[in-house]
Amino acid sequence: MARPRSFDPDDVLEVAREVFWRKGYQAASLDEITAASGIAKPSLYAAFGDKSTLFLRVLDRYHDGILGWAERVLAQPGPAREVIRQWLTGFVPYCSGAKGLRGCLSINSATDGSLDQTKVRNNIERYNRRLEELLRARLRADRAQFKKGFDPDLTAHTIMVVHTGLMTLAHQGSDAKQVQAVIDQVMTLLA
Amino acid sequence: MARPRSFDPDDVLEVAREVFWRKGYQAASLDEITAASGIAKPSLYAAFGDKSTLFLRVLDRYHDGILGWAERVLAQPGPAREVIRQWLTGFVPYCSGAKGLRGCLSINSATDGSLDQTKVRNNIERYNRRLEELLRARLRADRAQFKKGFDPDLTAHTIMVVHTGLMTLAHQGSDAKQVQAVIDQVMTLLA
DNA sequence: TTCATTTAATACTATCCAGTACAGAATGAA
DNA sequence: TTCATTCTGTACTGGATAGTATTAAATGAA
Repeated sequence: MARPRSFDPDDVLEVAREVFWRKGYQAASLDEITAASGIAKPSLYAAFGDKSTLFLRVLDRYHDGILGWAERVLAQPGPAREVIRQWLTGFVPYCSGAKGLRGCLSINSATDGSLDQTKVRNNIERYNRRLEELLRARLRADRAQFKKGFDPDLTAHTIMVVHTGLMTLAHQGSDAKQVQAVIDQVMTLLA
Repeated sequence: MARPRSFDPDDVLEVAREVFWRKGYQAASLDEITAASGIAKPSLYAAFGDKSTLFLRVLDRYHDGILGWAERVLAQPGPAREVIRQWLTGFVPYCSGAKGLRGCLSINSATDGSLDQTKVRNNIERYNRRLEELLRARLRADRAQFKKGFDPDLTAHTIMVVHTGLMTLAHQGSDAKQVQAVIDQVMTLLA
């Protein structure tokens, strides 16, 4: 009963994610996003609202993707150390070499001073909390496998710190083997 | 023989650093910097050139400050582990609580996609290289104190990763005690 | 076919901001 | 005092860009 949409919103969100990721929130222009996605600005506004709302949608999708994958990997059977090593190792292609240069969309947004907006900050904080919670739960579950005095909560946080550091330093172009070596060294803390 | 400058360039660089740090390169407007420093735009341009040149000056000063302090701390006598722990601990006030919310100017700039400019990237890379080199040299010097198989180069890099992670996560407001606990746990790798 | 409704495309507005032209003020030298 | 020189302040220009008004097009229902 009305004119149908001529584009797939998911496609546009994917294009938008690439532009936001590459340029950052500020420097990403809506003109660039509309040009790359092939739709016109009024369509973009009708479908997603203004720039910051669009960005929140993109960021949500990004977070959901990573969290979903983390849940799957960390739910696998086996020693916590090996499962977590596998999870961290999965990031190596994304935090080394040419592909790593763009870093992590979430971290890039968190360090962007222009994004003081409460919604973005809350979004990122919740994402980090959830990720850390997954690690903590896995470490607690396997507590018996570790030395006396092992602190699963602290260790989960340390892993988050290392993960964040790796994704941040990726901007300057990291070597995959070195990244893997750091992961392996940190995994020795899980003993 | 000519009209003298009515402002101290160092004061202006300090004001500019605050604005760049708080807002990010893009979002920091020269109008804000001139307003906060009390000088007019033509004076700013005459003294420092355009926005990106000014930013490079600010970034250089920032890096020099941190490197100078790292050199002093790491040159102290004593076991490498304790000296490095002291160095990392020195960052705690800057990566926790309200003061930590702004993160690290260098990291914030590195994750800003709009700053693909070669000069900024080179600047940051050199800073990171120098910092890591200081750690590596100290660990190599104390090599004898560590277990067989200890890898000073890898460990220096791991410490850089942890340092970067802590300064990045500071944006979401970290607890000083937890930061200290992470540092202490990571220092157990130096054995 | 006709109409109500939603989408699409063009073109516009308003705003913000980096960078500058220009005129006036402050200094030391002659 | 006079002049050359450098700095300062106001006010401007040009360009980029977020967001929108308006008109045309596409659809299903009556």
